[in-house]
Amino acid sequence: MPRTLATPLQPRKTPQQARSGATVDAILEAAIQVLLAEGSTLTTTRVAARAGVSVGTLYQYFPNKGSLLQTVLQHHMDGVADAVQTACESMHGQPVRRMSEALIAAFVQAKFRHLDASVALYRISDDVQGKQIALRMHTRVIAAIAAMLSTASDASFPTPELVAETLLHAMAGLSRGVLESSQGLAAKTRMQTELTRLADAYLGSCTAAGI
Amino acid sequence: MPRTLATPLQPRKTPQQARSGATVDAILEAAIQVLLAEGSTLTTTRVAARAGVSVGTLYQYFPNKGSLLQTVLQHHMDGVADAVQTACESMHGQPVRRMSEALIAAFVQAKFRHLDASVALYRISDDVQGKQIALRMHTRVIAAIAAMLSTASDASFPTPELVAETLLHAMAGLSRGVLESSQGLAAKTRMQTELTRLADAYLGSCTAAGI
DNA sequence: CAATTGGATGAAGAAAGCTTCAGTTTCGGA
DNA sequence: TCCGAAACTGAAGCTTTCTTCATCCAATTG
Repeated sequence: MPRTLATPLQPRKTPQQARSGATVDAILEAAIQVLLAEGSTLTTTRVAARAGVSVGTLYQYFPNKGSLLQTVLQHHMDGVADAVQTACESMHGQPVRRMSEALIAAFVQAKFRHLDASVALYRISDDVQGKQIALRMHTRVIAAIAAMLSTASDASFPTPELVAETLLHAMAGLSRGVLESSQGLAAKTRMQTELTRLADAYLGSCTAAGI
Repeated sequence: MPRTLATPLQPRKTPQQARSGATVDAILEAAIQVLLAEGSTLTTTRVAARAGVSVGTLYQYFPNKGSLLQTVLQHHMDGVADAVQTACESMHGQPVRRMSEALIAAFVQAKFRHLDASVALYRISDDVQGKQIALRMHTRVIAAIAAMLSTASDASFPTPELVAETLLHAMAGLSRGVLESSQGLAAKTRMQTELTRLADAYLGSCTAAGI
């Protein structure tokens, strides 16, 4: 059994009856919980047990451990990307300040929803596939942010993608920082305040410099 | 053998003769190279082979795999912290703009020195110890940045730790972003430019707001 | 109410990696 | 040169975990 997680595959079997759909959901949910509880030491057996099914069932829907983890990662990423995209779209045409505020709120909230799980996921997904999934998500989020910035009522950004990318990574860095220092809610709030200041200052500077 | 890496221990044996010191160095160097080449799938046997010694020798100096990885991580962190600290100390009493420029240059250079290895290390160190090592380094770097900021000739920061923490995590986020997108040198340069803009804008805003 | 298909089980097989230790080699001082 | 200590070797043991498959249970259909 290679330690390198195998190439990803579609679920081995597509759910046909209602109960199997529920089973797949239970497995994915269980995977997150085990990840939260045990970090990257999770085993397929333990995930199955937590889901209330047997290992065999797990392997009926996921050809291997890697595929399971990739699916979980993908779901998480989709959640964050959806939240950010929605927030961005709702802010088209607004002034920059309101944009940054909404963007940060959406991002932080989405990230902190399953933050510890997300970190464990990042750590696990060190095969190429995990990187690709993260990258696709980044691309999507950057596009959403850039599109929003382009419609700002009180500023214009010649290179909105560059600005969006910088913002995204700054948000990600600060979020991760708070998580890894594993401090409390106060740290999160303080971070969000500083992040807002940071974003406003940066966007203002970009406008002034014509970036 | 538990998949959870054991609690860290000092090297099992302290080098007494010259050759064993060289052996330890070779093992640590080999660990980095294997990490670069294979990511977290590294095995103790492969590390030993690359170092040109046998596994038994490795286990004479590191009680287990986790201890080896922790040592490597610690060395990397020390390198980054040293670089940043030196840069900060050399900028005491300077204007803020020069400070941020020097800080960013030092950080980016140190991080990119063994960047891919550092990412692999982050991923591996998911036991508590790894978090602690990273945290100690963060604390040290934040203190150095805060101390520097306090001496700025053209601004004053009532809460320099908060500002330093924000800066550090922003730098870390942007650096990581560039790495994970695995683009070329151009991306790194662009990032550094934007990071400088970001830092200057943020520090200016902090000064204005009295943060 | 069969029959057929989908779904679930879990013990056993197989593979991989960490770690040990009994034996060998090298070093450094007397 | 000789001897004790330090350093090194690497095959084998042990544990862990992934994955399979023969078998059983449940549901849907005609």
